[in-house]
Amino acid sequence: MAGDHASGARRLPVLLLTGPTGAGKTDWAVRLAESAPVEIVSVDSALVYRGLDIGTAKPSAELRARFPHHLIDICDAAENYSAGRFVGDALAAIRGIHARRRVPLLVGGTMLYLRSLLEGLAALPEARPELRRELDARAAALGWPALHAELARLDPVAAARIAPNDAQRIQRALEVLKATGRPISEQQGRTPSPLAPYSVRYWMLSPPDRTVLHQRLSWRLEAMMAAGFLDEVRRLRDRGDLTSRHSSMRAVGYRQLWAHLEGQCDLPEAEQRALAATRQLAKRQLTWMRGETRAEWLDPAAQLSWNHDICNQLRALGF
RNA sequence: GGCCAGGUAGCUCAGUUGGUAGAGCAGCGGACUGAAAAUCCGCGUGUCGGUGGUUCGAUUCCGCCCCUGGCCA
Repeated sequence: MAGDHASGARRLPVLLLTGPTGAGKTDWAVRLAESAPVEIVSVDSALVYRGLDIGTAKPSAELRARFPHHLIDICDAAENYSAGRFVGDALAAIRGIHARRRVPLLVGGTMLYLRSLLEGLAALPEARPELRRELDARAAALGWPALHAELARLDPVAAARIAPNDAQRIQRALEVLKATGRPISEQQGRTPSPLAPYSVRYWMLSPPDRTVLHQRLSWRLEAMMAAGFLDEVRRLRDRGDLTSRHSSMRAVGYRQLWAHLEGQCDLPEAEQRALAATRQLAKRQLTWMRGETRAEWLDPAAQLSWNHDICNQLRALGF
């Protein structure tokens, strides 16, 4: 990062750390925060929701009191947070941290959010609940393949890259078409990187062996259950305004325990499904990461030397 | 001990009137532009309990053995 100059001024550093769920990102970030002037910015679509604590492995209040974390507990569980909001919120957090003469450390595994920050998002409208309701109703009657066929007439380019059963993307494409009168495929070109003004360092952390990760995920779920995960979900359900369709309640673990509370399966079954869903999440995150050329893989055994390197480099930059 | 029902993929099971087998889930690979911890696409990974027999050929038919349930003793 040293030596990066833009019109004579040194570009401010932004650090990114990602990895599959359960890889130990939070621990690495907090340890760095102990010895370097960094502030942590969460890149996580589930940590944004208040009341989702145990099942999201949210850093404790105590930890957050000692080390400032951003973009955690910023949203009610009945709201739907989004990639678009994330980009705006993350950039605001980054500017605030720099203004305090500190260094932003973005940590998390929501790869769409990270990519949106690195590559930018097209200027598309945000979700329109009334349009989505209308499309849901039509899909219930006709099936998504019929709506896909309709999309193929109106926006053949988008339809060609969306599968006939991919409800979410078909819905989004039709929503954007209705909202703007123009095909989504026309509006999704390359966008400038919101991080272009900064000097970015990007790392990925993962156990080298998938079975090691699976073992950790299994232990972690057991610990969550022992810590009262089921009661947490019951409390959220008892609010009365949340449903299994809210994105907060579709989060890994919450969805499966919710189904159990609805009587759809017994608790051991729900736990088993929750664990499988967690493994599948980690697998999808790793698929993103394998294709990422801008980041360096970290050696999980080299935490101390990474920590020292970053401290030294930041010191050299005057932090 | 006797009788009955089973033993097929990691799990739950289907199937082959004899030509070495297939679903769901799990797993693995991939896609991914305001729901992304979401949504979707692709891939069957196997001494068909063991052993002997009949047969050109047995996972399938027959004998014996082992294992798991259930019933009777």
